[in-house]
Amino acid sequence: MTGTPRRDRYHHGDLRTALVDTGFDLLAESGLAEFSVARVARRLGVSTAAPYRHFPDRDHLLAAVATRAATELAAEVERAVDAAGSDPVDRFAASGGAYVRFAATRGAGFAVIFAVDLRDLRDEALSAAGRHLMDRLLDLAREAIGGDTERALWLLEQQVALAHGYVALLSDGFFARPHHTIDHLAVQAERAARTLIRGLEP
Amino acid sequence: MTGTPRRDRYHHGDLRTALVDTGFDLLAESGLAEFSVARVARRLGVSTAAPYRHFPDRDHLLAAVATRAATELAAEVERAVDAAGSDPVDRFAASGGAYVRFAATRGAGFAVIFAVDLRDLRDEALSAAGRHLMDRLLDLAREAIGGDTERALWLLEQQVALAHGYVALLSDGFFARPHHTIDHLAVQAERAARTLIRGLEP
DNA sequence: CATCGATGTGATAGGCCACTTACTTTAGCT
DNA sequence: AGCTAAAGTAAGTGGCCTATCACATCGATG
Repeated sequence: MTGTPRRDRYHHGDLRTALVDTGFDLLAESGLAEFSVARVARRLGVSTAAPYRHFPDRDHLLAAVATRAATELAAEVERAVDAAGSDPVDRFAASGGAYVRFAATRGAGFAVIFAVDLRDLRDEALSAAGRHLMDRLLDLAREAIGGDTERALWLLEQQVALAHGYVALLSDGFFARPHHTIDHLAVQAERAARTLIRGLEP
Repeated sequence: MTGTPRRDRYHHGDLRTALVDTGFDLLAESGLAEFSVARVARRLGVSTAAPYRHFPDRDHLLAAVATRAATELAAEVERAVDAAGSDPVDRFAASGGAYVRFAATRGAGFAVIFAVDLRDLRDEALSAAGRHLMDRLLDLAREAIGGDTERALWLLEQQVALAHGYVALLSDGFFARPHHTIDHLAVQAERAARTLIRGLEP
């Protein structure tokens, strides 16, 4: 995913972007507990002071990573929805599948989008990306059940909770059995979406 | 919850239990990131070395906390199921509500039950408590849908994922709107369980 | 009542981290 | 070509953590 330009020159060229990329990777691989500015720098072969030329502190770097994650997630949802055709239920189910797939593959790199620590930061780019994503998902939910915003909100909430739950369980090693591949989880999420819609009282 | 015996004597009396209690509280309040042996000790007004008389290292203390959490969770599920009467769907829904309620109130104190770091520990008490809990929940799911283990597993998985998701969202501050009280979440979980059962193909 | 083992203490070693400061390199503009 | 400012570095500071060690206290047992 992340290119490995590695240092042959004194200056990096685009360290800011590289920090966000590598931070995202690190988060996805090892979780928030293992995330540190120093580690990101070391992985890039750069001094631990270098990141502070581009971000005032750890949380601002994290916010940039989160914004990137939110944007990427929105793009993947859109791609899946497009591929799903025109049936609104199919489209909503696809968005759920994509959401879970992203969450499962990116782990903490996904969870950080909503991290409360970053909320205090009032980072405009991050909150805009988050709002945009949720608005789009809510539209899809509304179309899937025929316009009722109240129930669409409920449905979306279940879907989002489910996705976060899968990340949690996955990163906790709850799914030890090999048949719980990421594709399998995504399929289960789509199935859950359909089941919820079907089970909703008319 | 936790009694506050505080020190007036040199010896504590029952430090081991107090460490587990306080560790659990700390986890519930502040999450795993804020958890440290030193903090637990300080909160108890005891030296930072004292815990090591009772636990060889941090992870063993965490495992004890997790075991206590699993046992407590199982008890609360049982209580809720008993109170729900005899209809199997009501009973399963109640177990889901209790599960979510516990998860939402205890936060990381719940999540730690499944923490992967502790899995390497092969702590017999912890894994037994976890197994016992899941077996019971699976029974309830099976009864709710009439005996089909395959679908019961699926249902349980959704329920568990949902609960973990609610914790994640809650602790991430996703539910900023005040109507998302813990009771509300528990009710939503029960509703989700019923909706999933109703939506399951026959 | 004396002692011994369990339990608690203070001090300390060693690790990782966030972040700062003074200095160095180099790209890009004039 | 020469200058400046952006972007990098090495070397700290101070903080918090885990874990250990020698020593202090005290309850229980003989």
